[in-house]
Amino acid sequence: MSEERSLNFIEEIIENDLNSGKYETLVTRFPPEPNGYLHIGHAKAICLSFGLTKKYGGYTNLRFDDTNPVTEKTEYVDSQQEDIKWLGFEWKNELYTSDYFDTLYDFAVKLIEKGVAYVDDSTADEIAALKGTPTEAGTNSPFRNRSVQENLELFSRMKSGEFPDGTCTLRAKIDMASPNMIMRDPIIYRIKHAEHHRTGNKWCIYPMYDFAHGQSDSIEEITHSLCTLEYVSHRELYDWFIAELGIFPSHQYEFARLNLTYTVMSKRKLLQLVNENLVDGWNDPRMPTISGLRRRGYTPESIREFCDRIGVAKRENLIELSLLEFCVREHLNKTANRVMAVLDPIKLVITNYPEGKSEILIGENNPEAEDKGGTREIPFSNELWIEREDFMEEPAKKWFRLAPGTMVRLKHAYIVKCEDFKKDAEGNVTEIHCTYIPESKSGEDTSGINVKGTIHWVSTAHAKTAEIRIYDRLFSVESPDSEEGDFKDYLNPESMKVIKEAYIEPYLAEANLDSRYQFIRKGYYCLDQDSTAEHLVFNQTVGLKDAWAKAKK
RNA sequence: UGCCCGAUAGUAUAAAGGUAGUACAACGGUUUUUGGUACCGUUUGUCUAGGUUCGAAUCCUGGUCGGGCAACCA
Repeated sequence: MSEERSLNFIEEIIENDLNSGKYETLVTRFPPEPNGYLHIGHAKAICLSFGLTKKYGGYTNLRFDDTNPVTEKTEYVDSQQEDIKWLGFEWKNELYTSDYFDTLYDFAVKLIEKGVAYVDDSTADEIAALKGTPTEAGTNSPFRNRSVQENLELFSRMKSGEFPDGTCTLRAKIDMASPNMIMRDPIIYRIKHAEHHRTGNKWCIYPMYDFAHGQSDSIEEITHSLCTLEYVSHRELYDWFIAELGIFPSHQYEFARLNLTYTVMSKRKLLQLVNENLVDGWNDPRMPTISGLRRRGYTPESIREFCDRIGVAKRENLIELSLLEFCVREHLNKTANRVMAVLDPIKLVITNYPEGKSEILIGENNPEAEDKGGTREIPFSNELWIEREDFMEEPAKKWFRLAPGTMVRLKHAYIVKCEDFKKDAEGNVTEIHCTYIPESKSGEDTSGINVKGTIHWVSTAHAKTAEIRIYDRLFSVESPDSEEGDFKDYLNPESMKVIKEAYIEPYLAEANLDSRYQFIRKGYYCLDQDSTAEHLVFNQTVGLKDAWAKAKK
């Protein structure tokens, strides 16, 4: 824990603020809008804001930024809470921007009284037209100089529902010529006769993001308000409202959002994939959502480790998926029990092992765990399933596995020698015949034989069947966002492969949704939610590194 | 064309004017009853041109490139 690690720029700011006595207690917040499921990009923000108060003391609030009733749903509130908890973080207070609607309304009245806010009857198009462009100043609205009294009255009537949607807005009176477009008399309240997921029909006017976020931070006395780079230009407004209102000076700091290769991260695009049934919902194991990663078999530890390793900076980035995969392999390698499963079976018959006989072998569950993960019983007999790819009629160079005349170790069992094999009319190998060496039993081997290859197997008489789903990257290009045309054109058609009937060792019958396994020589797997007692379904979280497959190329 | 960010190996991220380091990736090797893991090693980098300085990735100036900003979204 105490290893020397350099601080990121936000930690530097915080240490300075804490050391200088500017703040005694660090307070951060995570402020999602409940309009979708959380994804790995949110995980970065969560790990940052919650991680900081874990490191420096203080606390983090969870605040649902629910100022737009037409996009927000309780379903999303629930899923977002579940995902944050699953990631391993606890918030101090569960809050909603909608909790502050009364206060925010009073803030707006205060600005009107100060003469720095006015009701504008212009249409959306008119407001846009008068906004100017980045290179040309905007023009003042004809309603900009209404009296305080008139504004007060109009704003009150907006609140009481006298006007239909879109007829007028409340705007801050700042500077229509500001080089920062955000400062050109931003709209701070709009009329929306819509039911809110929490306040119901109490309100028909709702504050805009800019008029809600900073003030909410201030109300909660958030010391360091962290958000992504696209809000940089909003900071000037954030500070302006706090100054005009004379409220607690929260400060906003921006960092670069996470981009990951071979996927998309925007909620809008993820929603499209869901709505167009291009994936199996928000928690499809190929989705970069927290719930998707969870279903895929990722662990909270591995995601936190990933967020730790990618760092925090202000530079745009595109992180390689291989780092995420490394993190989950690293964690699962230490924690997942090893088991045997044959995904593409071919029969192996041991001709000198008595037919009908079976014995129970003892297998170590995890050589990487401190206690070796305990042991389990594995039934063995004269007929086994092995992986089709573990036999080659004409062996390649440096082939360690089965071929006519070669010997391999059956994991946890005996050394066998390939004596013969059978083919069908099409020339496909259908059966492999071996003899075993009785004195080579795992753990009590006195044969003196050393073999290079060890393969996994399952006894045909004892095997259970399972469906296995193997996933690959969702998109076939590194950055679907920056390709020409529609991002959906770049979906990887082979992102999911289903093996209807694989053979697994009987031990796996006790798998539950929380267990993670390493299928020896294959990868890491977990039970899918679609699984039933009669029909087991496993998801591949990530494959093992495969130096042999690489060497073949 | 305005304003605001940013630029360090393939990808990220450090070095607070003083040895350009770490991780992932790639490549090679050792160990191995997983062609896994572990361990060892190799390749590859300061956008550019000036300036300040004994000394610049770092400070200054110009340029180049990338990103953001003109929703009654957040």
